[in-house]
Amino acid sequence: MPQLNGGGGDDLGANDEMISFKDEGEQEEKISENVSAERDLDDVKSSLVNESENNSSSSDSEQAERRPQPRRDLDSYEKARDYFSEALRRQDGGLFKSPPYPGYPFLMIPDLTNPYLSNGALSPSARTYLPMKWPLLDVPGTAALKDSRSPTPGHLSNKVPVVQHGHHVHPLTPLITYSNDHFPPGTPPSHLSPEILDPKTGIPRTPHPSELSPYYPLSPGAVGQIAHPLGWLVSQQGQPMYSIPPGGFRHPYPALAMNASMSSLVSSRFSPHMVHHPHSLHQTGIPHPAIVSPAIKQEPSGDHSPASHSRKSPGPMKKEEDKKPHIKKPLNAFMLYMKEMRAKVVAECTLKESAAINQILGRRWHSLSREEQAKYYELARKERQLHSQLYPGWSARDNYGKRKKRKRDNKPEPKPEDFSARSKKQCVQYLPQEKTIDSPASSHGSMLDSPATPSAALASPAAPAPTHSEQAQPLSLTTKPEGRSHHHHPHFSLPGKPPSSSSTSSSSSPSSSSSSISASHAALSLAIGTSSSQSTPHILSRPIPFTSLHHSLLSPPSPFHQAALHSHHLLQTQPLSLVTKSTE
DNA sequence: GTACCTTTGAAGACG
DNA sequence: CGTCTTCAAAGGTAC
Repeated sequence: MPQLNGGGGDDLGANDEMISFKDEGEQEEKISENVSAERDLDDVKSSLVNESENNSSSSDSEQAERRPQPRRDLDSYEKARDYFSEALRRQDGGLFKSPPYPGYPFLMIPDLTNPYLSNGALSPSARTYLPMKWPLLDVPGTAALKDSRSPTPGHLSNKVPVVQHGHHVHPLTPLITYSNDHFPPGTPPSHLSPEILDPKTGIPRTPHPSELSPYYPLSPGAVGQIAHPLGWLVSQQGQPMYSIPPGGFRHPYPALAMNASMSSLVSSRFSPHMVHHPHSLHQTGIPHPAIVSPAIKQEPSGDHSPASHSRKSPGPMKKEEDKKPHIKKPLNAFMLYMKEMRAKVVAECTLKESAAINQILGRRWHSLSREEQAKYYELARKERQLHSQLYPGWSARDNYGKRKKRKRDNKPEPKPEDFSARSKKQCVQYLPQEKTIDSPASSHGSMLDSPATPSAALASPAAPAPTHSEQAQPLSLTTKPEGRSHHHHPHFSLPGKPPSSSSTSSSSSPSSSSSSISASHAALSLAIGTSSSQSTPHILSRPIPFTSLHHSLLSPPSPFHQAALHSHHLLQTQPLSLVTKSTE
């Protein structure tokens, strides 16, 4: 993680970025030429579609655009999502505004799989769209506490109609359901407590987070699946971020010691049974929830990247596996963002290659406003927190060596041509549109902007200067020459968004989704009790006083801190407003 | 069938 | 303490 040390390295970071971007720059610049104004991807979408694969979507997309149908195809899903995003966007700004989200008619509900368990994946295809309203947001903080039975407006009662069909998860549900593989998609847990069933529909429903006790104390029985804030996001992907694995969820996490806030998180991610079942002890005797039986552990072959498992040897290693189930690392802010946005980008660009998509996502990430990024940082932070709670003994090191080493480090300078070239073909045209690029500033990284405090960011409404300087970035797919250099230089990784610049409403596309996230996030915050909403309203849209940041920071370790630091440095070193490729 | 590619961020490892 | 490495997701591509 980026260290606070940023001090010395700011410039370097900039350089680094600069370098890498240089390569891109050429292409990007070209692209930018074509497009001067920032457009929504959506707008461009149609063109894009036509361009490449012209999936059916071109026309469909438009039509479907605002009218998501409960279909299973990704497309429709996307549409629904967009729709949702739109709705959220309108309300954007206030995470806690608690406006009713009128319209997100259909949400896709992902399978419940434990994101952290490699095996957890269910069939990716198993997605469900359920009609529903945006749950968390409409609930005022206090309201949240109300029992489901409490009188709630009729419409509200259905707010979270969701779900608990075996594979259905509340949209808000867990971004991360730390579930195990035991939950057969089609099979609702027998022990699903009645309480969760929706009285009206009879369908198992997830207690609204708000319904959970103050922040959802993990009461056995009572705890249902609380929607994870990002849950809905994830769902889009088709891959359940946190869906219940095909085996059904049987591992409860009783042993977990959690505070109220944690419980809320946990609850959100775990299906009731999880919580309820007493015997969560692993074979090893470790009372760790994460423990997954070997069988369970096996990731469904297709579902996950082969790499992660490739390493495991089938036979002999069993014992080890038993002992050490593969617990995945918690997703960081960017990963969360990727999960959410990938589908969208794919749809827009028609690119299929993840590498290319990721490049775009990286760009977009940089273009996100602080607030937007803050949401993800905050979520990531919570995820980590939850993860640590769930898997107290887990260490990132445990996963070391599980994946094959990558060679890239050694690889000769990558030429922007290869992979990127291909990608470009498909996306280049529209890339510019995605984010119009004005300056490569983005290279500096989102971190700069990253909200000093997530909470702060959240709290702050659209913030005075949403800044979207980054928007202008070119989305070119070119690879960076130094590829992973940033890795080596943590401080470089702070892209630092120029704090400012342009402004705006958050970038078109990202914002939309992010807004939704924010909502979810807000919900999460509520659930957890984080004061994010309360946090200082005044968040720096731009210059972030370092000291201020500290005050505002919820938790010390948060990335925001770092971000703040970095930004601080950047501010001093560079002109924030117009960061172009970093110049020293 | 699997490693690679690509992104950012987090955390461990190492000097 | 600073730097470097590994892994997290994802899915087409290449071997």
